[in-house]
Amino acid sequence: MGRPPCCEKIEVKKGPWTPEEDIILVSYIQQHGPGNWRSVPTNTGLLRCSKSCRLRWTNYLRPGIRRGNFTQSEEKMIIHLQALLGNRWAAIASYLPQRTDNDIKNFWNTHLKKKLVTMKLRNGINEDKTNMAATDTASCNNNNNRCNHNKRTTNKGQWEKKLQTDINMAKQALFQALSLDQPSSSIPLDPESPKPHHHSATTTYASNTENISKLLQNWKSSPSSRPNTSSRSINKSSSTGEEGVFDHHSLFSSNSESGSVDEKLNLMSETSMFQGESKPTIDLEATTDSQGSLSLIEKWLFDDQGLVQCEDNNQENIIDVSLEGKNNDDSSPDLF
DNA sequence: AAACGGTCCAACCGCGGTTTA
DNA sequence: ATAAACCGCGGTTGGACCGTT
Repeated sequence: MGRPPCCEKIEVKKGPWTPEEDIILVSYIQQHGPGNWRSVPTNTGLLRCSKSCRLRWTNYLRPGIRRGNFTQSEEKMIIHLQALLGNRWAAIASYLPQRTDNDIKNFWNTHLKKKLVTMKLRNGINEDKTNMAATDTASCNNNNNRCNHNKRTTNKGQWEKKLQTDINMAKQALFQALSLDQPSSSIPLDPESPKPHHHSATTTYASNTENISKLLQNWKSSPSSRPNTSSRSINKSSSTGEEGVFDHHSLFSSNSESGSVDEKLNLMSETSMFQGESKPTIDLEATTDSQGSLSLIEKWLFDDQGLVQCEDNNQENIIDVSLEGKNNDDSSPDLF
């Protein structure tokens, strides 16, 4: 019974990929398109398991990936999406098509989590000075029933209002981040742009994408490079939605000199947000129609923009929402 | 200059859902 | 119907790099 193994489970290589392996993998995918990963090791002779090949492709070799240097708007977006979706990195990544779920996850774990905690602490201290009780109640309200340290009875209407306000603020801020119309949202697409991160200077191969991206420069001109649309990985919404990525790559290819960054980004936004392939893999997805219309989450995020106006872009407020959402997400953000 | 600790991230691991023989 | 492989996801880790002492 069951499937036969795709290949003999001979010794599989682990650890960092070499340039040679990358080239083999890239050229194979150039010919056959991504997907059908089980056949990759056998057909290429790579001593890697299919999983490793897929990971290498989706997290590193795939065209259109931007690495490091998260912009303010991206940061905001991640914060809000994390608050809304929890640690569903793949779903979050689908809204940031240039970023991999792994990258976002790492960024969250190494930067944003700490940042939010410190800001929350700072915020908490300030609030304590002014109105400790109010803070307590508010944070408790957002945590809904999970607040067990405070037995004070809270007015249900009050916390519902607060919750609704917070949700709407998050929606508003997310919309702003997604619309990318803020001056600060201009993303330095130029790979030569300043990269304060120390790893930019690293000599380790794994951090050097230039050599691989050169290999991929002519990617979009190769008709055979189109992914197999009959593959189930295409039909099924995927965090790494390969098909969408190629479009993004064409937008950001080194040949694409025309058009402003913002134009490109808006295009990116449109293609990623409204292509069926790039929808987040959330449960309610099954409830969306098949016409390519907005998923419920997107409707939820973007509808009723006028309902609650975010008074300003006060980051403290935003972070407040996020952190409180974070407190909830251990038990999954069951907003849906 | 060396030791140490912190940071970062690529890659691995394990799990759950899906597919297929 | 069943079992095993496949696939994708989130959590975790190992090692390289960096800053401080």
